[in-house]
Amino acid sequence: MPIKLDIHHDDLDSRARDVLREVIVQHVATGEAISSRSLAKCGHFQLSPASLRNVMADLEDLGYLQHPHTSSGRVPTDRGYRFFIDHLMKSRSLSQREREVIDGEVGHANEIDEVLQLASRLLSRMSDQVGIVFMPTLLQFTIRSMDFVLIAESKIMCVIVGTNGVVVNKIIETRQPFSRDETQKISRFITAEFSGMTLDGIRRRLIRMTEEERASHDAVMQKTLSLAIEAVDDVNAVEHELYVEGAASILSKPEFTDAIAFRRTFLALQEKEKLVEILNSCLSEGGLQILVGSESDFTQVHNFSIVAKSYGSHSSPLGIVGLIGPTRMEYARMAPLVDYLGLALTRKIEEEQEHRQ
Amino acid sequence: MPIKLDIHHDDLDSRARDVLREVIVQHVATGEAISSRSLAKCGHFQLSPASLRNVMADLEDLGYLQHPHTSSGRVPTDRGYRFFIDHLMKSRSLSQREREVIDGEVGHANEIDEVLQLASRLLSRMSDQVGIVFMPTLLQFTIRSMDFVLIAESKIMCVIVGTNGVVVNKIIETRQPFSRDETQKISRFITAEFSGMTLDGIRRRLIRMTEEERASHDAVMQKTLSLAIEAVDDVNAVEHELYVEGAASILSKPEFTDAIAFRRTFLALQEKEKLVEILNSCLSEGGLQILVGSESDFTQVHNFSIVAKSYGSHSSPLGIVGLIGPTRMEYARMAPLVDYLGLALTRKIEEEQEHRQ
DNA sequence: GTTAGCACTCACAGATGGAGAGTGCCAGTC
DNA sequence: GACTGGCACTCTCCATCTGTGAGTGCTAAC
Repeated sequence: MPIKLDIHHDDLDSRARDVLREVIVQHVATGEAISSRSLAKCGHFQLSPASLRNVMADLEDLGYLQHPHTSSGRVPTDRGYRFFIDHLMKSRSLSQREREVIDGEVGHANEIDEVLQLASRLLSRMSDQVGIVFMPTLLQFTIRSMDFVLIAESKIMCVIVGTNGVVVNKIIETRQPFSRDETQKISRFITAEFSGMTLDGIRRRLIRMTEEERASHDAVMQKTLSLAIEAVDDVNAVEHELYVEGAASILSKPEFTDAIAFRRTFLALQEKEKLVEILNSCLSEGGLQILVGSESDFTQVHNFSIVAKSYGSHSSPLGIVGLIGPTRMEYARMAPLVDYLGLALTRKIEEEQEHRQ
Repeated sequence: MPIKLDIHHDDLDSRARDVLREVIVQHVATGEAISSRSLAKCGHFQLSPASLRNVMADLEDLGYLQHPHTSSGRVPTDRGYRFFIDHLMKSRSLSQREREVIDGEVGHANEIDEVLQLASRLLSRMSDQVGIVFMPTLLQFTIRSMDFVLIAESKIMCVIVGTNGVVVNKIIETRQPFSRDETQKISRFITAEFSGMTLDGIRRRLIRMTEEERASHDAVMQKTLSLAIEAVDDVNAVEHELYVEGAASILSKPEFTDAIAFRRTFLALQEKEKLVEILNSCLSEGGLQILVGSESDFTQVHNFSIVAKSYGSHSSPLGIVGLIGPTRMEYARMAPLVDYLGLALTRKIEEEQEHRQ
């Protein structure tokens, strides 16, 4: 029996589509395999179970459904979900209430870290899935100011404010001692000199200046430059920020009552590098993306989907917001949720930016 | 059959003690209920299983052991563990290697947040339990400096350095706009004026000064004072910091392969208020403390123990470091581990302090 | 094209039954 | 009097069996 895997979706007539949609909707709602009989009973079809069985058998041949075992109902495959998401899903847009909650929470926070952490929590709570928010490294980041605060004689906190409102701070250990007067002067000088440039650009320019300065024996300037270089390097060394919240929520999903499955999933979520890799690849795509099951090679765990959206300006997105949950999730609700949260974050960041001009 | 529950531990003769100790040691090692036969086989006793059964039956009457069911070996009760910890345990001190690891990691970190987070991770890793580090609010905290960094016109980051090396920073939204020159001047003024005082004291003095100043119409001074008050209030509003790391490690404990038990435990760990409450009560005690099972009323989950120790100066401890794991844990190893980590943190903080003088 | 009917398959839940591990107790030994 | 061997008893655990219910696939009739 040759299975036609290269079949185009046009081959699905409207009845087959309706059946596929209904199977997915029911399966998402109940978690059970769907039988011909329960389809017939739902009322959408004026057909007997037997006829529906035929349609379902066709859908199975096409790879959209599958049989856990001979005498069991059908369950969607990843391919089935994919088709559903691309062609059948009717996104249920957010309620006024939900929007207000998101706007309120996002508007409320201050520092960028806070916003991101809050967003991931919010997402996890509203979706009852695992919420993730990701912000990659900061090399392309243009700065508005760079201040140095004396913590101890040779320990200085560097506070960098980006033109996009991001605030990063990092404590650095210096070789030479500094006084409060010095750090304040350096703050003014560096901010005046480098504001508007990217960290990358600043770094290059600093190195050039250091070389030029070497001859001059201007001790103050040399001290200033070496401090600034240290600061930029240290900030760059800060890895991406990744917030993963609500791992506990997958506990309540029936597919993970099995302790071993759960354990594996949980550990996979800990393994942040992989996650970062996947999210990074989403970053370049832009827009709302849904990765179903095995489409993302999320380690070891194949029955997971990722719904993700980039936030920040269109041209250069700042990061990714999204959620991870079992393949069997309510995409129609998750998609608009993630989408809206992405927009809210973008808006928040733009506001900050204007506020600063 | 009257059960004597008010029996003093002196009533345990040396043989009974040996048996109790061996039961606990074996049970901790294997997780199984311990039979008379396996005790006899271990070689510590020149007794037959039958005799050991008699001893064990006595220990059961006294409430130190219990029977899961008629035909099963014995398992220690909380009371049994308590007795073990207080009178029988031979702490196994840390190896040179372990000390080095702790000293290295703790010495390496910079900011206090970093140190604490790191400590909780380290603890979790070394103990294979859940590591917790807790730092309560900062009211009694004497400061060394207080700096203000301009983030945007009416948004300022306040960086407070404590005499104990703790660095806290907080972004505040101000009513009036500030310039970088202003914030730098204010930093110098406030630091000069208030260094060495507690946040609480600073707050009171600021309020007094504001009242005195009201008449003078000194706009600059009024602006300065109101900014400082806002900063102090905001920093105070920062809740306790609580780091909980390694929740995944309880996954590997055999007592939690059961999904429901695991779920309950996991959720209990999320419930941070309760944890904070327990830790706060440990704080006042000082020294190394072990709470066995139901001794701490850790929500819903009774088969958990907490090993905790305060760190920071003797007179006014800064916080609590500790671990949470199943009652059936290797107390003899956990106790010195937590103890040493507490010492290391204390030492680190004292170093910082000296470094600043 | 649709449907009713029937044989077939498979998972699931409950019942059964034997093996193994332990205990408690009693009677005998040193 | 303390210790031990022996034995009956209990309880868990595991594997096996069986019946039931849900579901399918196929075929023949409408």
